Amino acid sequence: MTEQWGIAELAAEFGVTTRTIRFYEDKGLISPERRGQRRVYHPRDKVRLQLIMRGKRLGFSLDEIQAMIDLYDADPSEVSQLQLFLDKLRQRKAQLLGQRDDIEMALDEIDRREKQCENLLNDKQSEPRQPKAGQQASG
DNA sequence: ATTCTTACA
DNA sequence: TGTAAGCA
Repeated sequence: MTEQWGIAELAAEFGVTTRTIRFYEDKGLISPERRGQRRVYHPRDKVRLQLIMRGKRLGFSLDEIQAMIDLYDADPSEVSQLQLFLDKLRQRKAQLLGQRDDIEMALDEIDRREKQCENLLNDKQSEPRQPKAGQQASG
């Protein structure tokens, strides 16, 4: 059958371990068929895995991904699904933009401190024994 | 050989 | 998520 697979096949296809797939199931993101103890995955499970991987790439939490998947599963029109996704995308974008600003500010300050340290070091190397006036008696 | 559950890192 | 134990 080309419409149902074992956990090993699915793991290989998505480039994850079987542990990861079971982990997502534990979190409620997927619910494969059960034949006795064995898990049997269908096309809809692949779709979910695809959604999970995409969400992970974009930096969404498993909880957020689950929320989106639940809608994908519930609303056939896919409207609410797209609406939530769009909302999440905007939130994520804003978050990333904010982080980028923080990183740029940190890098700018690092540049300033770096130069400051270099100058201080050069000064100390130029005039070895003349730090401050009032304590150069030790000699 | 593989998968499954459970538990710990 | 990785790793490992003990089953089926």
